[in-house]
Amino acid sequence: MVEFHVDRGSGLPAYLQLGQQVREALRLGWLRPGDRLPTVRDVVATSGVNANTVLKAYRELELAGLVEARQGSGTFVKSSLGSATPEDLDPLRAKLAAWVAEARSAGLEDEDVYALLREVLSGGER
Amino acid sequence: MVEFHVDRGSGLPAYLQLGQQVREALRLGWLRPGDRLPTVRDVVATSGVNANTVLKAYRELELAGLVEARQGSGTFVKSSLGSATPEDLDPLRAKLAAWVAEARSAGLEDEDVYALLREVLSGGER
DNA sequence: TCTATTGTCTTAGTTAACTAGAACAATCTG
DNA sequence: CAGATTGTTCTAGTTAACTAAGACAATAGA
Repeated sequence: MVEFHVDRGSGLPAYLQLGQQVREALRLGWLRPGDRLPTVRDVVATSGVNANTVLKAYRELELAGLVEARQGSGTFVKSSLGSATPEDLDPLRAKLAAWVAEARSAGLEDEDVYALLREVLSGGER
Repeated sequence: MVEFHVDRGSGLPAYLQLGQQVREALRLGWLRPGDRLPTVRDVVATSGVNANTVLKAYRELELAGLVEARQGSGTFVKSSLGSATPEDLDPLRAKLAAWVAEARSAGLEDEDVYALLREVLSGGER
């Protein structure tokens, strides 16, 4: 079961935060096809956002073909995201963890790490 | 000189995008103390956002102590961000680029890479 | 001093995000 | 079947983000 946590005042709309967290869970394999998402009322109770906001997030995921809502029973993962298998992912995660450890010992903060990755991924363009 | 590019419809407010881009440029050393930011009117002309929105972004950066606005001459970088020196940064960037190349050849998309980094940085917690 | 440049402020209005509370509809479970 | 659970819809309202256009104020440079 996925746990949502909505950061009020981060500037990012709540329904986008919810959608991102589902997509991220799909990419990392935490959610797989057939899994059930928390009910709308669950999310309302745990995250404090309104039911309409949760519904908006779920509806966008449904429009993207990622989940399927079944009235009376819940919202279920329909399709996966990300092209990597866990077998590919695990060694890459280990290598990345080693690099992160090195970066941190060089004094880099998390934000520095993110900035560096964005730079590398975008090909160093400005 | 930094070039801003505001993505309308990304959900993230424009003034936050501007602020993030300045902070990122500071972390990567693209902006250094003494450098001048684009003028408010420049940003208006190139990015299409309103002057008040640019002003809001610059004012937040000023409140954070990162820049200093001088009426009549411009807005200047006051302080730097990030604790790493370029000498530390360069080898780390090279290693990260190698890892990214490996990840991509394993079929990972950019979003997969971001998700993996977030997971590693947060310590694997759920 | 004069002029252009730059940051700043004011006022007014629009739009999207979000809240609030209630009700309805389909499904599952006992 | 009966009751609980779940997704869904509705109406109304609030708030923050953003737009628009103009004017003012301080500084730099000729």
